[in-house]
Amino acid sequence: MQQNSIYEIKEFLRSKGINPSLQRIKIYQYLLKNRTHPRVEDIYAELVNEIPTLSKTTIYTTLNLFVSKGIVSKIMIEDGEVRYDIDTTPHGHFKCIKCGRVYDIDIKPSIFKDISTDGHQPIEYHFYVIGICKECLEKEKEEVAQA
Amino acid sequence: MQQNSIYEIKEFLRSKGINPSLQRIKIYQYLLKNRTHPRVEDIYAELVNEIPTLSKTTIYTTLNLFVSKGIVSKIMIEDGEVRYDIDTTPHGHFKCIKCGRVYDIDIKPSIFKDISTDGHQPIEYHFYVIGICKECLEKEKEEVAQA
DNA sequence: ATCATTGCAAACACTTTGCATACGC
DNA sequence: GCGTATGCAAAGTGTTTGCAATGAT
Repeated sequence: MQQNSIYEIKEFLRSKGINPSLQRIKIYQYLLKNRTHPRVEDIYAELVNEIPTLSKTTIYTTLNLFVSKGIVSKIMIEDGEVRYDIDTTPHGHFKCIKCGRVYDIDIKPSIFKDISTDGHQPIEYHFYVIGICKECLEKEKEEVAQA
Repeated sequence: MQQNSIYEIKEFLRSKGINPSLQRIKIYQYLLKNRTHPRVEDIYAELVNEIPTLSKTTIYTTLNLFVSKGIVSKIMIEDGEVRYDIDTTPHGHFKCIKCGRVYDIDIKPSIFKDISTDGHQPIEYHFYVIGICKECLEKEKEEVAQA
C-alpha cells in the first residue's frame, strides 16, 4: 500500500474481511499517516474533529478488530500504556523517557536467530529500548550551551 | 544473597535504605523464593495466609518502593499484565500463550551492542518472546500419542 | 511522643459490555 | 427489512490516594 487513498483503504480492508465503514476507514487512515504509535486517546482527539459523533468505544472495538485480523499490532512498552502500530513486520521500539515519543528501530532478523529460547517454541519476538532520543539529546546540549 | 534467611533479608533491605517491616520482608522473601515473575494477585493470594490483615495496597506500595530502590524490576509483557522480577540483571523473558507462565531467557550482552538505536541514547534494553513453552509442547505430544 | 507503615474505602483511569439507535445493502 | 456498526451509559479491572488506626523506637 503505497498511496493511501480512501479507495485503496476500502479495498484493503475488504480484502481482509473487514467491512469498510467510515469510522474504520478513518482510523486506518490515521494509523497510516501517523506512524507515531498512537494511543486510543491520540486517535480520538484527532478524529473527533472530523467525526463529531465518534466514540472511544468505536475506536477500541475497531482496533481490536484490526489486531485480530493481523493488520495492526498492539504494543505495550510501559505503565500500561497501550499503543498501536500499523507496521506489523518484526522491528523494535525506542521510547524516550523525556518526551515520551516512540520510535521504530531496525532489528536484523539474524539477531532473533541468535537468541536461544531454551527449548521453548518462539512465535513472536518483541524488543524495545528505553532511553533519551536524538531530539531530546540535542535540546539538552543547546540548553547547556546557552547556560 | 545465597541464603535467604529473614536476618539476611533484613540486613539487605536496610542496606538499601528500606525499613524492614514484616510485610516488606515477607514480600521480598516471596519474590526470592518464587522466581516466576508473580503478579500482585499471586503475591497477595499466598501471603494473605501468613498475614491475614495484609492488604493489596501494601503490596502495591511495597513493590513500588522496591522498584524505586532498584532491587526489583517491573515487567510488562502483554494485556496490561504487570509482573515483578527480583532479577534486575539484563535478561529476556519468554511467555507461554498456553499456560501463561513466564520464563527467563539468557541474552548475550553482545546482542545489545549489535542493535543500532539510530542515534538515540539507550538506557535499558527489554526483550521478550511469546510462544509455547517446553512443558506445553510435551503435553501436546502426549495428547497426540494417546489419540 | 513522634514518625513511618499499614490497610480500608474511595477515587481513578482505561477498557469492555449491554443495549437501543442508526446505517447500508 | 435485516444484519451490522455505532455510541451512550454502565460495569469491570487494576492501581493509586486520602486518611485514620496501628506499630516501632
